[in-house]
Amino acid sequence: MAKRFWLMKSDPETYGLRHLKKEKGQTTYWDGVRNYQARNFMRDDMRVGDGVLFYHSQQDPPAVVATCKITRAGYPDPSQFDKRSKYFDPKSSKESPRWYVVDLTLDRELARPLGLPEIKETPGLEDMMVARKGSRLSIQPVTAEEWKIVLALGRRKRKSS
DNA sequence: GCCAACGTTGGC
DNA sequence: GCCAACGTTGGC
Repeated sequence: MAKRFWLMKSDPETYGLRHLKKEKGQTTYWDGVRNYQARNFMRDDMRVGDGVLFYHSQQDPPAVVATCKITRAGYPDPSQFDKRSKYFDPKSSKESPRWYVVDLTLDRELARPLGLPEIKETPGLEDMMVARKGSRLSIQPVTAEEWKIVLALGRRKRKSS
């Protein structure tokens, strides 16, 4: 299957690039997703080697800050079974887990954050889901074309005027 | 901090 | 199965 591309959102105060950089092997599992559409992407569609745009929400401006790679495909989210976790789900069971995670490894930090306003005004990126009003989905598919444009923009510092 | 968008829950 | 109430996300 062809390599796919994704965008994954996180509030940098809760879990941001600075956290990911400190992880062993700069790898983490993406726990806590409790939305079925996002769950389905992780469980059914994401494959090892897929590219991920790491996006910081809840900051000004929100921005893509790094690229990552999927290093393990979907498996049950351990936090759903942990009574002490805020992600504990009493309705889930090990026999039929409700929530899934993938493993994510940092690929490279962008030379500069690519902010949401710039995404919205860049030709070729205006149809990205993240650019649309009211788009709350925390995992979104990205096209190969969009991926290329984002990387080209994030690869170098913005020209100063 | 506000609030629009939108997903989920639960009574009927 | 409808839909009002409610809770959360996330840009601004």
